[in-house]
Amino acid sequence: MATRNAATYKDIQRITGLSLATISKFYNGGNVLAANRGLIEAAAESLSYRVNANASSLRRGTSGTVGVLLPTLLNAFHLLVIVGVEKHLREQGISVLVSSNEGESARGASNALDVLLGRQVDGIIAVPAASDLDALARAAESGIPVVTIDWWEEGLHADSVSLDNVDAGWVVGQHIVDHGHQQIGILAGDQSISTMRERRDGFIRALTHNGRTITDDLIMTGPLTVDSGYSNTMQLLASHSRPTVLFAANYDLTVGALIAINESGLRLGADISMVGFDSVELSRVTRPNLTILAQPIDAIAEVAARTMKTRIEENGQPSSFTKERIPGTLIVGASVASLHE
Amino acid sequence: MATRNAATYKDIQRITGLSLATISKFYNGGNVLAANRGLIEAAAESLSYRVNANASSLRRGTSGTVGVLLPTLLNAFHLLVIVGVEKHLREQGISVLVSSNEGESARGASNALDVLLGRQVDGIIAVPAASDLDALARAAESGIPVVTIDWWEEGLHADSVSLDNVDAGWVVGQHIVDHGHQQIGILAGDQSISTMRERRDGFIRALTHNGRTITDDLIMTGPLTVDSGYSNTMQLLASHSRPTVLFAANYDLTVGALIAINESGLRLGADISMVGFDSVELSRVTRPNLTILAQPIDAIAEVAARTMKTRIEENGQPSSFTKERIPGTLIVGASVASLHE
DNA sequence: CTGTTAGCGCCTTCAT
DNA sequence: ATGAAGGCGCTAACAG
Repeated sequence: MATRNAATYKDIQRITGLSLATISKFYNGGNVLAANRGLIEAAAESLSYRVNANASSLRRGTSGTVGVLLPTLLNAFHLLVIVGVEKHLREQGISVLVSSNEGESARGASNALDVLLGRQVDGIIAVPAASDLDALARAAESGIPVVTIDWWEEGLHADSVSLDNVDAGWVVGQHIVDHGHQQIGILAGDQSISTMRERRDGFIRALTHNGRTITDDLIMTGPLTVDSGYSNTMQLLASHSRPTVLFAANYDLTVGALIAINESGLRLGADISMVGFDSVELSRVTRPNLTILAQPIDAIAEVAARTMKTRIEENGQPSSFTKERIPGTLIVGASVASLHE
Repeated sequence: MATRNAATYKDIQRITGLSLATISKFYNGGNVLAANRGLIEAAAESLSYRVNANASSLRRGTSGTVGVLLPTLLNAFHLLVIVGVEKHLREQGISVLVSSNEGESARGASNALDVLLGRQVDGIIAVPAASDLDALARAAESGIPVVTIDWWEEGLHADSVSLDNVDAGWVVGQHIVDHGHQQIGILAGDQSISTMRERRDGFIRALTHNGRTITDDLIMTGPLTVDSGYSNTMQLLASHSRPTVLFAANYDLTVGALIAINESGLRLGADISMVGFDSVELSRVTRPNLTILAQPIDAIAEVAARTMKTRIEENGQPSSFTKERIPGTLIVGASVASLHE
């Protein structure tokens, strides 16, 4: 059997004798006689008919599609959020088109964002990627709703939803202080990203609030990669003022730190204490269990989806943008030794 | 500024004075005078024009879009493959629409697959999900190309690409035998999934080939979840004929097994040996490093993308389907004790 | 409640 | 090399 051409209203019309308008009304919630509804349903069933969303989009001028812009460097957290967003949007009848910039040649005429816009997405959900910022800003200013997940950028015409990073940093700092640590290090990551600045700020604020100080040589920065986390940790461990505990403020940094600790032959929660980020699974697999700050993945996804839906329905340039901050959860393992008594 | 309506050929026509046909040719590789090319480019630039992919799809009858069908239970491996597929397809000018069945009410008129088909995807890439099988089979038979990743189903009109599971099982079995183990257990997972049957078969074949036997009570089956891996492992550890080594044949089972081992206070690679699956990061984070069978994620993604592209271009019911099997890699840590001497 | 009509933006003959 | 015209499948007035 050759590739069968999809059925159209015309085919249903041929079978039922009804007009195209009536059939359209049937599919769009208009008033149609019960008898005719039955006819259409039967015809559609026999043809395995499905409304052509492209044609519908063209006519309506809106596609019922949202684009997700992925960064080059992504981790499991981002992917889970995307899946969550898709789930919540699908419940609203909105589909998700995914596009990343990975392997993009800078010269390539069409970047990921252009692809999405060309497909007439009704909105864009963007995950961190500094390189997309300019194009994203232009799109946002032209009136298409943009929601950023996990980051925000001053001046960008977009809503953002993410973990309450300042609070998360604070909670971790407090936890560490409560265990009596004095020499405290942090893998703070890339400080050009709002997310990482906020986590660091909350953390340091908790320390100073409790009378602790943290010297600059114990605040390690660098890219958000496993390698960077590894080398930062190695450096801290070899440091003259070696900390008794360290906080890895991102998933990749956490993995890197754990590897460094393992390779150094140090016992987690005994020779060196640590708090990690993001990976619930990791925290249960290490010995002893790693204490981590876990993100509310589904809540973030849900809020992002809802925000996007609202913006699409408003259909006008909003006067202000929201910054939703959702609290995280400290999952306490046994990787932070108590130095009391 | 209100939501600006996107520019169209008409706008370019107004500026350049050229006909719609010429403009279309410009965008579709036809012959256009250099002077006119310049005019169009300038106009497009000033309007930030982008071809409306929906209108184009409608007219052409092909959308340049591939749908990805996600299962309810997914893990990091699946997501990484999807991202890889997107990357390779984008290089071919094909976009990726994602749809999952998570949170789907069975009564819901439109399942994930219908959504994709309604959007006129040119093909479907499906990741395991027994529940979609019927609908998928119907779609495949109606002529739309289907490529399954990580699994295959007898009789389904689809190509498949995945790890060489039999070989993977064999390699792990051989590794274990080489270390002198006699009492060997396996978390074989859901045996209704081809993937898991193949891994088990290859594994057992390696054992018997080397004169080992494995009794049924050491072959644990169950759903592909962390919980199942955990309870299976607990059961094995409590067993009368407790194995000296176990093989977790999937990512989630691996995580579950590690947690069970940790909670039991056993030392990995000393009190109990183990080989896991999939997670390169996990393997580096455990103490000692976990020996795992790693999948060639990018190769799988690339082959899947290429296969899909080929099928779309063929545009006809193929007479036979391919089963691509890509070899994995055993990453050797120190979680398998040597029982020799 | 149903039908007629006129496009949405683009591509594709067919002329010129 | 360019232009004129028709239509992809659907929806939104507007009549009836």
